[in-house]
Amino acid sequence: MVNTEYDIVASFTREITRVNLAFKQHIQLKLRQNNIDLTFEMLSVLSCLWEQDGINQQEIANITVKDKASMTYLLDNLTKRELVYRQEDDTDRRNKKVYLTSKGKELRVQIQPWVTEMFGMVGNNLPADSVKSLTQTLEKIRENLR
Amino acid sequence: MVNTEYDIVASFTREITRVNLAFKQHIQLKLRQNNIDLTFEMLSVLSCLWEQDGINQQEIANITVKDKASMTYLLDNLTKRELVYRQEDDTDRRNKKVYLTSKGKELRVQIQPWVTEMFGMVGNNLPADSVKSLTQTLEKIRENLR
DNA sequence: ATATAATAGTTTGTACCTAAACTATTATAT
DNA sequence: ATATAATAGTTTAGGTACAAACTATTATAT
Repeated sequence: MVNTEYDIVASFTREITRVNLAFKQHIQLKLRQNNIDLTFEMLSVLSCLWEQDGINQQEIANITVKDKASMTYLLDNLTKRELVYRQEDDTDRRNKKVYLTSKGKELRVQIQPWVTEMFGMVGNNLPADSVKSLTQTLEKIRENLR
Repeated sequence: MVNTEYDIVASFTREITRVNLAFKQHIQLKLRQNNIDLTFEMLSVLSCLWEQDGINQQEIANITVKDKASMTYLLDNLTKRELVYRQEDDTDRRNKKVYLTSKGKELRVQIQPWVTEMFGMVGNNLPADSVKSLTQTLEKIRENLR
């Protein structure tokens, strides 16, 4: 069987997609099992705010690797669920800062352990630091693509 | 600055998403610049057929890491563009085999070089075999998540 | 000072994702 | 043989992605 560079990279792109999907499905299963009406994407915005409450929409978009149009939509959905609210920035009225409601803060207690658990599973049976070096290699690859 | 396991894995998940996005954007730019009315996802189905014409929808879904409902949608779109057609399998009428039209075959000449070029960029300035071992590590991580 | 550029966010249109319920067909068990 | 399970594909509904055009606001250049 021939194993050309083309095939190697093709498998690589597929495997990236699969790992991405695995994270998503793992979390969505937890959410479904606990009857929590949230998607993976909404959760990634919430996680972001659990770390830094009150940042603006563009900052959330950068951190969560989404574009600002999606952010408008996602925040509308989170607002409907009364988990966040927007507030215009007085010092720069282009910005809208996003804050967690008390309901949004409370969810952290229930959900973050699942994320922590999932993240903990990642490094099993792998050499120490291998996730870190993996990430660095991925960064280089992304550089190569520009 | 603290660098907990949580943070390390969080960066990892983000970097995966970014690399995925980089592939997508690279290709979509090429398509746009050449006025080709195709999305990244449609192209991944086409690529699959360029390798193996006449496989069924579920097989395409497995290879392209999509689910069968998306496949129905994508193939409808490709059929509208007259690039593929479906044909019921006589030996098992549950299956629909998918074939390239001549137009779908011709596109390969124009598009595949762009993919090959992009795939070639991936390994730049990286040790030989590092993409391969990267893929293997990703496979292990995916195993860990089940 | 004022034209121009840059930035944040929204809207729109097209496309994609995915769980769940569904139809049709084939495989398996007893 | 026949009930049951498994499989392939479609449909539906709610949600997401993203380019392009848009408004509002702030920054920059001359």
